[in-house]
Amino acid sequence: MDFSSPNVAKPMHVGHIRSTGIGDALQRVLRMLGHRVITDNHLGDWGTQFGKLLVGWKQRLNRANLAKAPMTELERLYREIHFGAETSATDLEVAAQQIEQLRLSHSSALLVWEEAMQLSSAAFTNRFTGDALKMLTEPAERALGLLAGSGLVDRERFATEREKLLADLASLVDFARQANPPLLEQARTELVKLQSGDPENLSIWREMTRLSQAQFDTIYGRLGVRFDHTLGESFYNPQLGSVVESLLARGIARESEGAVAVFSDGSLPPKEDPFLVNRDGAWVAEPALIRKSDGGFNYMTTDLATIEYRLKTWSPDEIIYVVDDRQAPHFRKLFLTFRRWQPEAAQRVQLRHIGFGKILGDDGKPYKTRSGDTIKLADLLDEAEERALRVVTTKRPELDEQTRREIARVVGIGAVKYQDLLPNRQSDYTFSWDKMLALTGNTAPYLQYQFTRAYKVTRDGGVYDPDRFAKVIPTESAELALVKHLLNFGLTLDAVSEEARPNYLCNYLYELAGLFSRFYDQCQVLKSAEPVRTLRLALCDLTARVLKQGLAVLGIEAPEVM
RNA sequence: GCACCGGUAGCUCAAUUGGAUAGAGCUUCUGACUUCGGAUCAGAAGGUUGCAGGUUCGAGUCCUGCCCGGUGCACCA
Repeated sequence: MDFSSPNVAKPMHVGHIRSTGIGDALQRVLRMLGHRVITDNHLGDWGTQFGKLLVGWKQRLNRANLAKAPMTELERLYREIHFGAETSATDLEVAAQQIEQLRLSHSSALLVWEEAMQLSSAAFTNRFTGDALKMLTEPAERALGLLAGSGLVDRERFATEREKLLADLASLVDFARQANPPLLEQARTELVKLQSGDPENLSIWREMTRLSQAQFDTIYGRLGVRFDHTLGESFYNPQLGSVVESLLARGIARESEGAVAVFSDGSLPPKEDPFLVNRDGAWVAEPALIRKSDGGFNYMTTDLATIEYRLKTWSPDEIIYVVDDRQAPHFRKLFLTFRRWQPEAAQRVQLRHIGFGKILGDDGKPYKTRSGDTIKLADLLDEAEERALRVVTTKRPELDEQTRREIARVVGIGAVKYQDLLPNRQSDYTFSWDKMLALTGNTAPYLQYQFTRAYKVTRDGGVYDPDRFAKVIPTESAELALVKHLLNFGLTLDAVSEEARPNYLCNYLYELAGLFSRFYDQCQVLKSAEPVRTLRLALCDLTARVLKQGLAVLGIEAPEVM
């Protein structure tokens, strides 16, 4: 199973919970059903981005920031060089002029506000696009955030913020304008040096990887996710040349416009052929590139080498990729190419892409902060625990702080994971703190609470005799409904594994919790006479165990006390 | 333009893959507590499953054509 796969030198963000959570839940279900599972975190630790990162590291690195928040600093370096490299010379001139005008203009707190708004206005949108625009608007948005957060309009402070912001922007734009050779060229050079084994670049790359791994360890620790292997893209680097040679030798790939590419073999009708795309009524080639015209390799090549390695090393019956739905065309090409390349090996393995949709904010657009930043996973988990702590404190003020914090950790992390697993994975879903932490409805806290109730009864009720339990026939409708549902646990797990849909299990558990709650409400357990007492105690025990185990295979803990 | 994924109650989502009267939560209204921990339970209200055809004993689910939304369409992953 291949899932999570974050990029080195970037903070893990909210999007990673999908691949990580769904992948981890599926591998746990498969293991529980008796499959032998190998998990492999295919880190993005070797790609074009390192060219820009190396330029940034060598020329713009702030050691103090790196020590404080390494991922933030690495991200900043990448964004700065990316901005400088991808913005045209004329646009850089325009940016420099506009910044200079802003510096000369009179500033009041109100004007700072207006100027900040202008920075993100349509005027800029027309001139700059994508990351380049963000590069300029983010500091402005941050200034805005400070203004809003201060409560008062502190004129002094914002004049200072403004100066600093404009100075930073001007310095960056100047740096980009004066770069010689241009930044894009520098980045390419650094990348080629890295890929050909330059000792200095390799050592910087190792340092960036090391810093990233520390971040990954922390986050995976909090999420309770472990991998059997972490073989990143760099691991396959030595094989890439021979992969391309082999594909060329077998006539599967050929040279095209200086690159090496795999084209359609015509075995599929055009509509189903991922190597063809229709442009204005004509089917034209949409090849898979395995070597760029500059000699570099891309992720298709790495992915082919990865399949080959996995088959050789582990002989799996199946390789499952839990990756964003947008990459579906890539995986179709990858699987088809591999089948043509190594037909005998391909017959012994099923290759599956398990896709999923996006996480949206309540504005219906991809979930971001108010200022448009991507949300860092670490921050998200912090906030989940804080919010859960507030709820726990309201409900259980008598518990000591350490206990409340531990409950909040389990509830908060569980809520985030559960919300992500609950919707059909293919559709997008809307992120909502209020909904995921709600105490009623289909949420982790509700399931966890029902577990604590069932568990409490078994603790108070003591051991029961399974033989006696087996001889009592349930009579109450609430008992019968609960018994019948308990029996479906195994069928549900089968359905989850067959369709790779953890939400089936979520719905099963929610139904179980509801049926238990009805039963608990309508049927006295401990005060009932035997043999009914044993029957009901056993039902509580079974419910608690299924809830706990069900949550566990979703990667969610069940606290004994809430 | 072409392909893929969606469109289900006012809102957010289910529907174990072709089975019986399409289910939950939120919201609104009405009930149940000297409780086995009420972070609970019961009831009411809310639907032409985007539209139009078709296949079938039976369609939210499969087929065809439209409409709307999202995504993707060689040298980023």
